[in-house]
Amino acid sequence: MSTETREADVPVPDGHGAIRVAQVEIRPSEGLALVAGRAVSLSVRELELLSALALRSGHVVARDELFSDVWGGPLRSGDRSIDVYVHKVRQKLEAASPGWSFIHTHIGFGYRFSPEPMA
Amino acid sequence: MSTETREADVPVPDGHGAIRVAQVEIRPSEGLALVAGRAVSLSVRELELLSALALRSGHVVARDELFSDVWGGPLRSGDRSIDVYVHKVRQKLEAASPGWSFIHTHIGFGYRFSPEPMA
DNA sequence: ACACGGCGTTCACGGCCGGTTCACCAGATG
DNA sequence: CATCTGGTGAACCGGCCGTGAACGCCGTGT
Repeated sequence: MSTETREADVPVPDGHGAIRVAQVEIRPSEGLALVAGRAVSLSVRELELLSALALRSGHVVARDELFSDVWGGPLRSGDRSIDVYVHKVRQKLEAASPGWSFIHTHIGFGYRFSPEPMA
Repeated sequence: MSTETREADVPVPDGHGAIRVAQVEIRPSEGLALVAGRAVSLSVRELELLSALALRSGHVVARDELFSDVWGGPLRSGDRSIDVYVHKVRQKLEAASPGWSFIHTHIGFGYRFSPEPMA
């Protein structure tokens, strides 16, 4: 079985429930993420958000889909929680791996996780 | 190219029951730990706690798991023994190696042992 | 027997963190 | 230009944890 790479990066389940994409490793069961070898401490929500995005690495995840994945309910209009948390996670990831961007905005659609060097 | 995970430090059993992680060496049989060459004397509980954490260096150990490892029973709600002992061990380790932090808190999860320079 | 000191536990107070919401701004849209 | 969507800093509150101190237990020395 050759896990060939047709997408730039594909999430890799490693048998311990961890998610690996490029230089990012996420261990949901431990509340821990590793970026470029550095431990990034994330809160529960932050980690759930990152996991939801990373599991669909390379694909755009709609805002309402993302919300129901992480918060477990329908997205009420006016709720900005997603924006705030995307911002928090971006900050921490980019702090751990300067010069790289991880979460990309697709206006009107949602967000896409994909580690890329900054423009 | 082996995509191995770069774990900062891995505990090393050395055949004498001692545990080594980076600049820390733990000798359970002697009730003694060496940090950056300095001897740190620890009580029985303190040493068991440190060992339990160091054996899983780099991984987050859940509070209840930690408690059952060291105290040998289920963690009763309201019991703060863990917090107190983490504090004691932190004090001693950081006193022996200023500018370094060893035990990291992951709120809602537990603690992670990993020698890192202070932020 | 008594005093002392180390150890483990428990208590109480306060600080800091995490989750939510609000307010304001910038860029995109039409 | 008028409007909408998302970026970002900050206030607010409740809960988790850090931390100093008191308490009781037990072994030791006098």
